[in-house]
Amino acid sequence: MADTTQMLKGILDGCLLSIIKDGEIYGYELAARLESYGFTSFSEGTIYPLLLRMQKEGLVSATLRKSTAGPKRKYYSLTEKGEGELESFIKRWGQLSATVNNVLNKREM
Amino acid sequence: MADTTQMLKGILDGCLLSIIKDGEIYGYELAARLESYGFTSFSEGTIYPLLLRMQKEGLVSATLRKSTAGPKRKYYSLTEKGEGELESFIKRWGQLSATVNNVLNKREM
DNA sequence: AAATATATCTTGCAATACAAGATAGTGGTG
DNA sequence: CACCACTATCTTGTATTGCAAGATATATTT
Repeated sequence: MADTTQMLKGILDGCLLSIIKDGEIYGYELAARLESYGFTSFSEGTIYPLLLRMQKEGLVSATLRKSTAGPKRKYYSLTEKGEGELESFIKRWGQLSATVNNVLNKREM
Repeated sequence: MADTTQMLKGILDGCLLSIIKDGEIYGYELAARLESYGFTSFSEGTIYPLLLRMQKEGLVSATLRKSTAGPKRKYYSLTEKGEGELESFIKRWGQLSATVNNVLNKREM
């Protein structure tokens, strides 16, 4: 215990989906965007495998484009399935966070 | 993805600590209490190993007491270290949930 | 005796965040 | 040209943790 890393499990993918929904974006830029929302920086070992996994699951689609500086960028966008998954995530997150707050504030149901 | 199980990682222990802080309680009862806050029921394979782990880390202490019906109950209470960890968890949770909501509602910082 | 409810523990599995390292292209500096 | 820095992605291996399944033990009820 005692670090944030375990708490990210299962919520990071939902956050990525939510950002990708705003428009095509590639991994490197995504990492920066996450920080702008308050996350402390992620390593590539976290983000790239997650994106590949989501692509394999058909939640996002990817197209390669030339970069002005560096190797090709892999732009991701949301599939229909991905939108559904995002909706589902938002519900699960709302439910979970409400429940945790119930526990912390001792509000029974 | 697509289930709640991964999202519980790293927050379940904080929830247990929060409930134990309210007063001595044993595992079996804890499971029921969690449900009263809105969690869907946990298996023993989830709760007991977690309690043992927290005991080993010195976050909770345990004493055995006779039960009116069944084998001895193992009552847990919070140690000083456990109280500190609970405080730390509450901060981490507050920060994380705020950040996730930032992402979902597209509020940059 | 047998079944039921209470109560805890153990073993093994699956999912996932992350560190560390490899690879590659582009531009600038000495 | 050689070297470095920045951009950009991928791969391998590790640690943590929730959970299913099964074992064990006691008390009450049928």
